[in-house]
Amino acid sequence: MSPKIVDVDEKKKQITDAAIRVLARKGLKETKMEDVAEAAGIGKGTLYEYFKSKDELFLVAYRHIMEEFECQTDLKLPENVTTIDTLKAIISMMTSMHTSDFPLDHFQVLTEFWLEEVKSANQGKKRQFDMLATYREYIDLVKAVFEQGIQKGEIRDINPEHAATILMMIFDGLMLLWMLDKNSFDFKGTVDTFGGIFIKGIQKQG
Amino acid sequence: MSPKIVDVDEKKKQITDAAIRVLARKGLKETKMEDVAEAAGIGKGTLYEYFKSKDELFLVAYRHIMEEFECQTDLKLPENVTTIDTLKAIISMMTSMHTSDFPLDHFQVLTEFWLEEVKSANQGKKRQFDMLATYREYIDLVKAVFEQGIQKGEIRDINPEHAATILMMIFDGLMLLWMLDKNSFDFKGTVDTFGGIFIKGIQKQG
Amino acid sequence: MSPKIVDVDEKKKQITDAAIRVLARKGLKETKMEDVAEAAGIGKGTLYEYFKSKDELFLVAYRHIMEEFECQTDLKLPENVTTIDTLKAIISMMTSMHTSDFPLDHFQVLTEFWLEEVKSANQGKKRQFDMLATYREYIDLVKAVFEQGIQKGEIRDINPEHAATILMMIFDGLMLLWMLDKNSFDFKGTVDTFGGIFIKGIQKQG
Amino acid sequence: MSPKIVDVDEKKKQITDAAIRVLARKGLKETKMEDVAEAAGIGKGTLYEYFKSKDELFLVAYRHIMEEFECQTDLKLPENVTTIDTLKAIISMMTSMHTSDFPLDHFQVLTEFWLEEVKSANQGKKRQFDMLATYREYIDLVKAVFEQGIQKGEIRDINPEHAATILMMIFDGLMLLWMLDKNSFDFKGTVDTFGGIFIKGIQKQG
DNA sequence: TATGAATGAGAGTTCATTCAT
DNA sequence: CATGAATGAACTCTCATTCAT
Repeated sequence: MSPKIVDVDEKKKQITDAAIRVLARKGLKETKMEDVAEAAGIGKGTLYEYFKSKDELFLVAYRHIMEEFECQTDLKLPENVTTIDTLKAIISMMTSMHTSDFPLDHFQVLTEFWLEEVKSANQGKKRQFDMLATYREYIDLVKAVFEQGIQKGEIRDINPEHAATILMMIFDGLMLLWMLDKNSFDFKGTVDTFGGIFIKGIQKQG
Repeated sequence: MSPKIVDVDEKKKQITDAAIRVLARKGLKETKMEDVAEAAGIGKGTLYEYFKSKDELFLVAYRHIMEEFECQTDLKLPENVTTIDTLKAIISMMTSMHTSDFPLDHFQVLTEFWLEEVKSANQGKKRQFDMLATYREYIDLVKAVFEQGIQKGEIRDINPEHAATILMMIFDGLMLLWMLDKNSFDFKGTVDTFGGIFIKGIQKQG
Repeated sequence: MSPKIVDVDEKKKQITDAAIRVLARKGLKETKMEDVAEAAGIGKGTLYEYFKSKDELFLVAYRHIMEEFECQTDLKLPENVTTIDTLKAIISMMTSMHTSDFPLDHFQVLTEFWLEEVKSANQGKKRQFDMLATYREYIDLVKAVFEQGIQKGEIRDINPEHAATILMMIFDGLMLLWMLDKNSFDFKGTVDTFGGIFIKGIQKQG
Repeated sequence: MSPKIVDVDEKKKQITDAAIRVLARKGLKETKMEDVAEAAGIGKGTLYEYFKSKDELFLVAYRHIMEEFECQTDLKLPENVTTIDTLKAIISMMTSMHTSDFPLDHFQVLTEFWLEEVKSANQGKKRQFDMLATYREYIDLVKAVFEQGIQKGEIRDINPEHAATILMMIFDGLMLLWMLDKNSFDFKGTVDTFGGIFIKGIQKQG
C-alpha cells in the first residue's frame, strides 16, 4: 500500500539548499537545473516533481535565504535603554551578522536576486520578489527608534526616515565592498568607525 | 597612424555606445549580440570584426562607462579651504551626480558588471574588470582629505581609511536603493541628512 | 478460474473505462498515463501491473470502444421484408446511433485510433488495430442485403460491394463533419435527405 | 556589402515541403523539428530563422497543402449545361482528384490537421485552422448547383444544403477508407457507382 | 570589409517507465 | 499487489559564433 514515504517539505528543503549552494558558486545566470540536480544528488526530472519551474525553485530559494536572514536579524530592540544604546546595539549587530552563522555566500545570492529585481523594476516588469517590502519593514523599525529618541529629546532633530535609510544602506554598501575584496577589507573596523561617527553625529550636544 | 585606425576606433565606440544602450534597457543577461548589432545599425557578423567575443565587447562597454563616470566625478577638491568644506563639497557632489548628465541607467549597468565581478571574485576566477582598483583610487583620494584634516586638527581622530570607505559606500548603497524604488525614495534628502550627521560626527567638539 | 482472475479483469475494465474517459476529453496525444491513473483512482505504477505499456492500454481501450459500438450497431436485419425496407432500417439506424446512448465522444476517440491506423498503414508498420476487418464485417453484411435485393429483382443491378461501402462511408463522413461543427450541422436532416436520394437511386424503375 | 542572398520565400517553401514530406511519413505527433531540418537538409536552428515555432511551421504547412488542394479542385463549373451534367462533372472530378497529381500523402496530413481541429473544437480551444470555412465554401458552391437545378425543374425538390453536404462527405469518407486500404479498395469504381445512384436519386422522374 | 544565413551545443521541460518500499 | 518518487531520454527552442559571399 504505502510505498516510499518522502517528506516532501524535507526534500524541497534539500533541493533548495542545493540550489542555494550552486547559486552561491555559479550565480543566477550560470546555475543550470542540471547543476542543482547534481548538487542535490538527484535526477534532473526529479526537480520538477517538487518545483514547477526554474523560476519557482529560485523564488523559493530566495525566500529561504530571506527567512534565514531574518532569523539572524530579528531585531529584538532592548527596552528601557537610551536611544543611543539601542542604536549601538543595532550597529554592533551588523558586525555580528557579518561574522555570524549566516553564510556570507548567501549575501551574494541575495544581491543577485536584488539586482534581478532592480532590473525588473527598471523594465516595468512585475517584480518577483518583494524586496522593497522587506527593506521598508526594517527601515520602519529603525525609524521608530529615531522618532522616539527625538521625542524624548535624546538625539538631535534629524529626519528619522533618512537616518534609518542610511543605517540600512551603509550595511549593504559595506557588504558589497566586502564581497569584492574579502581579503583586505576591514569590515568590523569600518563598521565601528561608522558607529562612532554616526552616534556622535546625532547626539544632542556633542 | 593610417586613417583606417581612426575609423576602427570610431566604429568601436559606436558599437560600444549601442551596447551600453541595450545593456541599460535589457540587462546583462538579456542583452543579445543581435540586439547590440541592431542598435548599432550594423550586421551581427560585423560585431565580431571589432570585438573577439561578447565578453570582450562587454568589457569594453564597462570601461567606457567607467571613463564616463570618472569624468563626472573628477574630484577637483577645492584647495585652501577647511576639511569640513571639502567634505561638504564631496557630499554635495553625490547629489549632483545623481541629478547630473551621467545617465542613471548606466549605474545599473555598472552594478551588474560589479556583481559579475563579485561572482568572479568568489569563484576565484580571473576578474574581468578592475573595479577594486577604481574604488581604491577614490578611497585614497578621500582618505587623504581626512588625513590632512586630522593632521591639521580640524576633525576628530578617526580612521581615515574607514571614513573614506563609508563615504563611498553610502553613495553606492543609496544608489542601489534608489534603483529599486525610483518613485518614492528621496535621494537628495537622504544624502543631505547623511551629510549633516556625518559632518557633525567627525567635527572636533560637536 | 480463481477469483483473482475476475478481479484482474474487473480492474482492467475500470482502468480501460478511465482511459476512454480521459481520451475523449484530451485526445490521444494529450492523454498521459498519470491522467489515466488519476481518473481510475489508482496509482501511476499500478497501471503497469495491468498493462505492459501505454500502447497496450490504448489498444485495449480501442477494442473496448469497438465492442461497445458493435453492441449498438448489432445489425439485426429484419427478415421477410423488402430490401428497401431493410435499407431504410439501416439508414434510420444511423440517426438513432447518433442520438443513442453510445457516447459521441467515443467516436472522436475511435477516429483518432483510426487515423493512427491509417498512419501505420502508410508507414508499412504492423497495424495495431484491425479496423479494416471491422469495416469488412459491416460491409459484407450490408453487401449481402444488396445482393439479395438484386437477385430478387427488388433493386437495380448496382455493384453491391460499392453500394455497401457508400452506405458505411457516408455515415463516417457525416460523423466527422458533425464533430467539427456540432452546433450548426443538421445530422439527422442530412441523413434523411441521403436516405431519400439513395433509396430512389437504387430502386428498379424510379 | 551584400552577403549570401537568399530568397526567403523560396527557402520557406523548401522547408515547408520538407515538413510536409515528414508529416506524411511520420504523422503530426511523431514529426520532430529535427526530422524536418534533416529532411530540408539544414540545421535545426535554421528552421527557427524562418518559422517562429513548430506550430507556426505546421500551420504554414497546412495552408500550403490547402492551397495545393484548392488548385486541384478549382471548381470550374461548366456553364450552359444541365444540372445533371454539372453534377456528373463534380463527381468525375472526385476520381480525377484521386488519381491526379495532388499527392495522396497530403490527404493524410490534411486529415491529421483536421482531427487536431476536431479535438480543439471539442475542447473549446481556439481553432488553429479554419477548416470549417473551407468546407462551407465548397458546400455553398455545390449547393447553388442544386438550387438552380431545383428552380429550373431539372431535379427533384431535395434539400440543397443536405445534398451538397452528402456530395462532399462521401468523398471524404471514401478517401479515408482508401487510406486505410490502398491495395484492395476500388476508389474509382465506388465513386462511379455512387454517381450512378446519386444522379438517379435526384432525377425528376427517374 | 560587411554581412546575415547557418549552425549546434545546450538550455528548460515533459513523461513513459521503473522499482524500492 | 500497490504505489508514487525517481529517472533520463527526448523534445522544443535560444543564441554566440562562424563563414561564404
